[in-house]
Amino acid sequence: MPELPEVETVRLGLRPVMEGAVIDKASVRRPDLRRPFPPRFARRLAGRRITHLGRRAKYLLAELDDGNVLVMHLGMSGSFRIEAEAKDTLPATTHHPRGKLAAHDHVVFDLSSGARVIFNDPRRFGLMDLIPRADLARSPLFARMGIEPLGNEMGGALIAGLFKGRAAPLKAMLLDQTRIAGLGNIYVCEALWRARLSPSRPAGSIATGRKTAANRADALAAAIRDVLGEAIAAGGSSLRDHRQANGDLGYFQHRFAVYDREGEPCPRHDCSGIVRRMVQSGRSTFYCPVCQK
DNA sequence: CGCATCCCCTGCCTGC
DNA sequence: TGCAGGCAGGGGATGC
Repeated sequence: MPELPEVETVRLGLRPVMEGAVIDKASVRRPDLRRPFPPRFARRLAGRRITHLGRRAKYLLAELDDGNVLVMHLGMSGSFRIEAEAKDTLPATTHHPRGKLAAHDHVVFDLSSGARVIFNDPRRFGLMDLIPRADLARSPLFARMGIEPLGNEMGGALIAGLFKGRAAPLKAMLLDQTRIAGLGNIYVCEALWRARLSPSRPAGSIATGRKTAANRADALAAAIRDVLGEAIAAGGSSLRDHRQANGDLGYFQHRFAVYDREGEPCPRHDCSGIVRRMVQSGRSTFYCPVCQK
């Protein structure tokens, strides 16, 4: 499912029921997701208060009152749903019947707020871990992670520096989480279209030349920032299974310019191109061969 | 080191 | 209707 906007949407939805709540009980229904749960995972969560629910790139970070951080990644197909207790005042807007667990419900948190939060992940590419807050930045998951694309340091100069001298296609560089962290296949395609840049162009080529180079890097930085911001405002993109935590669908998918639109006309007003699909690094790239150079 | 390929897993859609 | 094949929003391991 999720790239940064979907993870942020999930965070905003979970925050009201998770922040400040105590995990009365946690349970895991299988030994692993992409990798095993850490030792005594469920027991170590029981009784802990969640002091803050944050995000880094595509990771959700639930800070606990014992100094640990519950790290959660949704992988390709992970999702959370919230079920309110009958006594609770939360609206019954979830799309799944209250009370019974479904296939692929792997983790259940029963919270003092009265809510039950359930993690479902059919493909099991997600992961959960428990890491001391003081070690988080140095831990393997985060040590080499790139910059936040919505952070203050993001800009044309920074992208130009990150990509300078690189021969790999721009698309591949943008998916590389050790440079910019949080973009995935959809938003890379959309950002490249907005910046009028070809996915095949050598990444370093946006940082060479004279004034046009700065323009390209600036345009790309702005496109990334804009598309992510707009997608978050729209509640993310719902292709198959992404929903906001209240069960509502995101709706940014209606505003895709190129993603999954092979054969359709390029939506740019002054362009007569037809959206094409190609495969790069084993993944589909959608682009307009006419206006993306 | 940089880059490409393959793999993990399940579900859904297409075409035969 | 069934079945095979391809594809999917992520990321890590491997090999050249």
